[in-house]
Formats: sequence, C-alpha cells, structure tokens
Amino acid sequence: MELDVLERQEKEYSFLKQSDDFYISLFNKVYKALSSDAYLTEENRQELLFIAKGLEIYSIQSTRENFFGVNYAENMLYASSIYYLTDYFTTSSILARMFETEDYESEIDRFIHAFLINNRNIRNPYMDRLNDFLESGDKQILISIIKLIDERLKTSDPYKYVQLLLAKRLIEKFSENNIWNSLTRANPAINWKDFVLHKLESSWVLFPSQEAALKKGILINDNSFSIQMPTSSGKTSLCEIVIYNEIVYKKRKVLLLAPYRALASELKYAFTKKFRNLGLTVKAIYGGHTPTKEEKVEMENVDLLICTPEKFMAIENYIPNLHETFSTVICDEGHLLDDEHRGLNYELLLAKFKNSSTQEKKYIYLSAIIPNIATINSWLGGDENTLIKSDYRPTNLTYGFLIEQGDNKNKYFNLKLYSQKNGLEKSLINKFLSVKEDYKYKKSSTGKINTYKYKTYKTRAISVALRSLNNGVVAVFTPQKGENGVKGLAEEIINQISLLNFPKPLDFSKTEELENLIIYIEQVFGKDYILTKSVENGFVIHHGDLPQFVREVIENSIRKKIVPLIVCTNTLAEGVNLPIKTLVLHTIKRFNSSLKIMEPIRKRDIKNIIGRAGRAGQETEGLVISVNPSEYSYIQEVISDDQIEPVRGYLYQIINEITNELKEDRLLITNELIDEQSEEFKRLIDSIDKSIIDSLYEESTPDNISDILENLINKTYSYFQSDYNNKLTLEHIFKLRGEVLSPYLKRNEIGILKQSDSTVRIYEDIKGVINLGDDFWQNTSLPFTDETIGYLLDIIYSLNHLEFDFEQFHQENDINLTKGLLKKVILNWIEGEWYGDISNKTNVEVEDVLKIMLFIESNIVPVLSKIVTIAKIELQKQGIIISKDLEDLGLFIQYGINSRINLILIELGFSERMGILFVGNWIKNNFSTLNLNDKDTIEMILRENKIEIIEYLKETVPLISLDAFRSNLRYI
DNA sequence: CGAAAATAAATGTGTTGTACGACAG
DNA sequence: ACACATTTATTTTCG
Repeated sequence: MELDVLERQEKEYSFLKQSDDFYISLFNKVYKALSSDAYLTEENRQELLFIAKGLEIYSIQSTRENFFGVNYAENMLYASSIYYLTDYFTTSSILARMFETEDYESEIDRFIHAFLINNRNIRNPYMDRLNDFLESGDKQILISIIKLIDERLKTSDPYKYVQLLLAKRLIEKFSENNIWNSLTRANPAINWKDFVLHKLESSWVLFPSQEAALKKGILINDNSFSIQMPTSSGKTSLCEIVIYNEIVYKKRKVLLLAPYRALASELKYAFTKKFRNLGLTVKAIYGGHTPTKEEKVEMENVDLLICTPEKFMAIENYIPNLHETFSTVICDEGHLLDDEHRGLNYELLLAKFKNSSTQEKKYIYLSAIIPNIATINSWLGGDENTLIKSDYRPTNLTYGFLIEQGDNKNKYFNLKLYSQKNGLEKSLINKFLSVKEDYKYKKSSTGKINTYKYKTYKTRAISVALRSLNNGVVAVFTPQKGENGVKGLAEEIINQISLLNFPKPLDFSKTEELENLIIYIEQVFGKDYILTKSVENGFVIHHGDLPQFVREVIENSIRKKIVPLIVCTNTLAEGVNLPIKTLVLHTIKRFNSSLKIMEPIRKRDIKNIIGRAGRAGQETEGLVISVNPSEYSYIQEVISDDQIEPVRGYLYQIINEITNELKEDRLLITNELIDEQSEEFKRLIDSIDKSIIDSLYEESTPDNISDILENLINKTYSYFQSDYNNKLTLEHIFKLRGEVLSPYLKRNEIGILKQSDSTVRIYEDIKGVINLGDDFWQNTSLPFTDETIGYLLDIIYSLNHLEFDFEQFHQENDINLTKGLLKKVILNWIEGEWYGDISNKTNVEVEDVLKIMLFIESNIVPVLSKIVTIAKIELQKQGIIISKDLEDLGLFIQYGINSRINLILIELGFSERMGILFVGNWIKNNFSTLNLNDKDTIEMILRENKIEIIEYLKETVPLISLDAFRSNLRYI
C-alpha cells in the first residue's frame, strides 16, 4: 500500500478481505504477550515487532482508509506501546505523536499517550505521580503507580482492562530503563537531579546501547574505553552523560575531538545550550576562524572543548601543552585514523598526548564497527572490561534486493525484503517494477508504443527510487560523480519522469520554497547545469564538486522536505544527518585506476551510508534497496558485519608497504633513496615531515629532536601494532626525516615552515623562484587586478612542486587548464561572478568550472598563501612590510571577493556570498565618507541599518540569500 | 503490408570520492 | 572488471 503496488500482486492477501479477523488475531496476540510476560524474550520480541507493524497500518493515515471498524487513536496506543516495549523508543514516540493526548477520553488512555510522547502537562492521577517521580527519582513512586494500576485492574470494566495492563507493562519497563535508575546505578556517588531535569525535555529513558556502556562502568572507571555502535544509536546523548560525569564528578576537563567541521558544529549546537544551563562552559573551535585573545584565555578554563584534531594541533602552537589541562579525551569517528590525508596527524596527536609527562589520560574512543577495536582499545590503555560493543539501532532497517523475473514476454522485478534483526524473515513485494505496466510509453513521433530501455542499473535504481517516493524521502547513492554516477542518474530521472508514469518528485515537493530554490540555483549555475535542471524537476544532487554553501542549501531543502529526492555520493556519509526513509544503492563499485578494475568501496563506508536510512526521531523505519545482483552477496556481508576492514592507521599502512619494498630489494632506506622515488612517494614522506614539524614544540633543539621523535614514535598506534621489522622501519624513517629537518631547526626556520604550512621541499622550491626585490611585493594591494594575479601565476607555474598537481589535474579531467584560463577564472571569481557566468565567459562547461574552482581552492590557494607568507617573513627581516591585503590574498580568492568590506562581512560571520557581495556594494555606495576598512565601522553600519539592508536585499537577491543574510544579521 | 520495434550479438568506450589546516615570539 | 552505448543483422509486432 505504501509503495502503491498492491493491485499488481499475484498473491491474494486474504487478510485484506477479512481485515477485522486479522485485527482480532493481532490483538489477541498482543494480549497474550502482555499477560504472560512473553514479550520479554528475544524471539517473541521479533514477532511482536511484526505484530506492531500489522497494527500500525490500521492507524496511519496512508493506509487506514482501507480498513474499517478500528478506532485509529486507540489502536495507535497499542502499536506504539509495543514498539516501546521492544526498545524502539523513537519509533514508538513518532507513531504516538500522530495523535494528540486530547484525542483520548479515558484517564488511562490519556496517561499512556502522554507517557509515550513525553507529555508531562496533563493532570491525571497517574501522570501526577509520574511527574513526582521524574522530578525526584524516588522508585517508591513507580511502585505506587503499579499498585494503583493493579487495584484498578481488579475492578476495571472489560473495556479498560487491556489499557490498564498495557500501562502496567510500560511502567514496569520504565522502572528498569528510566534515566534516573540508569544513571544512579552507573554512578551512585553523584547527584543527577540537575542533569536529569534537563534531560527530561528530550528523553526519559536510555537506549540499550547507552545502558550497555554505563553498565561497563564508564562513569566510575578511570581507564580508557572504546565504544562501538552504529550511526544514530545515541552516541551524542551518551557523550553528554559521560562528559557531565567527567566534569562534575571526576573534576576533569574534557577534550572532544570531532574530525569534521559539520560534526563539530553539530556537537557544539547540541552541547552548548544544555551545558550552559547546567553551569558548565563549552567552547568549540574548528576551521576558518582564528581564536581571539579572550578566546585563548577561555580555552584554558573551559570545561569542554570541542575541536578538530588539526585545529587542536594549531592551538597547541600558541598555547603549548594545552592538552595537559584535559585529562579526558573523547575521540569521535575514530576510524579516521585510517584516512589517507588526515589519519597520520590524528595518530600523532594522540601519540603526543600519550607521551605527555602528566598523568595518563582517560580516552574514550568512539567508532563505527571495526573488527580490531580491541587492539585500539588496548593501545589507548583499555582492557577487555572497557570495550563496549552494541549493535542496537533505534529504528528498524529493512533491506530490499531487486530480483529480475519472467521472460521477455512478461518481465518484471520483485523486491525481496529482509529485516535487519532477523535475517531469516523474508517477504516479497511482487512486481515492484513491471515492464508491461511501468516501462511502456507512446512515442510521439510514430504514435506507437515503445518499451523504455530498462536493462541498465541506472534505469532500475531510478525507477525504484521514483516508485518509493510515496513512502517518504528517497536518497540514491552512487560512488561516482559523472555519467555513470550522479550526473547520469539525474539525467535518467528527468528522462523517466518525462516518459513514464512513476510518481514524480514535483508532486511531493513544496512548491513555493522550491520556486525560491530554483531561482537561487539558476543564478549560481546558469540554466544548463544539471543541478538547475534537477531542481526544476523537483529533486537535488549532492557531491564534493559542489561548493560548500550550495551543499548546505541542498541539505536544507531535504531536511525541510522541500524536495523528496536526492542523488548523492559519499558526501552523504560524511555530512550531517538527513531525514531519509528509503536509500537506493545504485552500485557500490568504483573504478580503481591503479588496478584498472571496478572494485567495491569499503564495507565500513557502505555501513555508514546504509545507516543514514531511517533517521531516529524522524522516521519509524528505514528501507535500503540494492538493484545490482552482482553486489548482493557483498552487501549481505556488510549487513551481517562480516569481514569489515580493520583500522590500522595510515602510518602503519605506509610503513608496512615500505618494509615490504625494502625486503624485496634488500635495500636500506636513505634520504637519497627517498629523493629518487616517485612524486607520490615523496608526498607521502612530505606528510610525515609535516606531522613532525607540527608536533615539534618550542623546546625542540637540533640535539634533542631525535629523542623527541623517538618518544613520539614509541607511543603511536602504528608502533603498537608493528612487528620487529616494521618497528625498525618506523624508527628509521623518523630518524632520517629528523636529520633532514634538523638544519632548519638550527637555522631557526621551523617557525617559517610552520607559519607558512610548508614542507621542506615546497619551501625550498618557493624560495628559489620568488624574487623579493620586485616592486610587486611592496606595491600590491586591493583591488587585485589582471597584473597581480598574472604575476603570482607566473610564480606558480615556475614551481616544480605544482607541475605534478597540474599533471594530475589534466589526467583526471578533460580540461586544458592554461595559465590564461586559470587567470580568467580567478579574476572573474573574485570580481563576484558565479559559476554560470564564468562558464559563459570562458566557454567551459559549468561542471568543469567547478572542477577548476576546486583545483584553485585546494591546490593553487594553499600554495599562493605559502608564497605570500614566506615572502612576508623574509621581507620583514629587511624591514619591509607587505600590505594586509596581499597577506589575505588566499582568503579573497577562496571566498571570491575583491574588497575589504566583503572580507570584514565574512569575518563578522556572514556566509552567503551573494548577500555579501550586494551588501558590500551597498555599503560602499552609501557610506563612502566612512572608513570602510574598519571592522567596527562596518559592524556599526550593519547594526544601524538592518531594515534598509533587508529592504535592499529583497529587491536584489533571491530569497534564499536574503534569508541567509538575515539570519546572520540577527547576531550583529 | 510495411514500418517500427524488439532482440541478440558484437564492438567500442570510459571509468577516479571525501576531507582539514592556514599559527607566537 | 564492468556498465553502458552503439552498431548491425534479424525477427516480431502492430496500426
């Protein structure tokens, strides 16, 4: 019914004709379970879940019209309660929330409903008592409620009996898992009242996964803990408890390492408000902004610091050994240790902590499922008693596999369904897709009926996605961006909705908001780009070539359900949580260039992506559908956590490779040998160098550098896992690199390396190319012109270091990126043009413009900043100061602006470029007499002209920009 | 009946995600 | 290694 394929089912569903019989039998089973405690056992729990699903359809809006004779509201109490009793608390509450407490008449019904949706605001003998309990935690009160119910059960009329029994079971369950009970049991020494009173607003119980962690003694024990649980199983909420406990009870300060900006910002948002009311101080710093003086003071006094690992390393450079203030460290998304670009830093940061002379820290390592978490745990100082594993998920996931059936005369596709918790339970949706019914269309040029080409997986994935639209928000995952990935799928959608009769995304979108989205996207990308065409058809796409601010707009459109369909790559797994009901896996294979084969992506990543379906608190369940039979067994393995890749740490992988190479060639590695290796290998060594540079502190000298490095190495996860040979390689390489860096230490050049974020190689490269005698350095300031950019690009093009990057860019993209083109793109960009305009002016496709922009952002800008920083420091020695404008050059290019006012707006927290550009101009035109290079002046202008600015923006920019600017303006 | 559509088999072409930093004396 | 598009030859379908 939900997928609108009922009438094509071959099987007769007798219960549809005898729905009252079916209902009675379901109800009977519920009653039996409740009256015999049978629901408490694991097996019966599975069955109860199916019963709940059965009851559910008699109450939810999309299906209940098909039945009659059932009191929707009353029945929902049963369905919802069963979800509650089987630990699906969020599902329970979503279902119950489909009705109001006022919809119920009897005292007991109102109580049950209010209980299920955490509504404390009704007056009622049961709820009054429950309220007393919630505020005091006095167990006796719960006992008294049960007594009260028992009394009434004896005298109750038959119509109330089941409800009373239900209430009794709910309260019995609640006596066990309520937050008071769990917390005081986990740490009786602390008064939880303040915390609980705060927590009550969101939840009254803990998830089994959280319970498991508490039972292991995480609040009492000072050892390190490792926690492995699926996405969205209440990690944040568990952290909240642990952090509160550490600060209030253990009197420790907590450092929370969150490796993505989006994550850090999410956590900041989640914690700041709650903890402030509890009298704890929270600070979050990540990406982009450099902390002010006051903030630095705050950082040392704050109770909880939320930080990206890189940012924390940066801070440690000006607050040496800041980490000693924090005796508890929480490592979120711990599997990042494996990351090719960032794992090394993360590992060395932790090694540095472990190497500290102060007391051993308590580490809490949070991660998705990895088989060797025990190794990591013992590296961090934990043991088997401090290892917490849970596979609890607050929403149930169902997996669907599309099965091809029939011959050419009558071809159709069934959907085979497996429930997550019970691999054996299969069900089948017949003719989920059918060639006869779904793929026939009339060709207008001939007037004949044609069959749509349904054989490709693209077609199938999209058809499945469109078919699922009735059921809620759909995401289509694909690991590639181009024709065989996001772009191809988007085109396929447009094609299918124009020819076939599937549900159309436009019919599920919010027209007015969508209009605004279309206007905005068209302004940014022009009419021809695939994203523009997508939004016009009521869906969106999402991948890493899209600039960050656009991704946010897109995520928002899904979050607010402005559009019901998104096609995306891994960005989905990395980004923030979205309310996705159905996830369609187009394919999970990606081309591996070195092996020249298509290869499945990591199971760990698939697991992460799959976990995005059925967001707790938003959906009652999730559905994951795979359409490619050659991948089914691999996905089955992912579902059953079979052979998930271990986390070794990136450093370990390199070292292991090097050791093996050396063994084969019987070589002894030397710095000369390193210099002879490929650029790829040297960049690997560069990353080691950089981590070394970053972890050198003030007290480092040429004499003790090898000691410092050796101590550091000994504490790494790589060393911990290594065998004798690997240990030798590891020590040897770090020693070698120490030798390379030692002269720079001697010459006091480590500072300049750090400040310019350079490795030795690029530093020497730049020094060899730039001519500090040129007037350029002294004469350049805003606005940047053709000549400015030209001069710098000349330098860029003469660097050896970037040749490799250009080569790679050309290998990966079919774009001839000449110096002229690059200059034109940069100039247009800083002059305020958008991707669509730049595409028109340069005759380059929008998608290629995006790729060029990405190259500029990630390859050109960092090098430009290094060049400018190195020049600045060198010139300073001669007493020459370069302009502030030139110093900030990287920012101007990065943000695509060419005036100081705009940069100030960004510093003031404005993030949406269109608004920034227009308001910047408006200020320039209206306040030319003031000093517009001054932050305070700009702030003053903004504060005093809020209304005028909004009025002006209303006339000039799309509503989305206006809204973004307005919400930033609120904080001025 | 004849054009259009479907089928089958052979050949050719293209394939590559995501992410964080940017600093003192 | 694989998905998909294109080409070609042949058969089937339908207005």
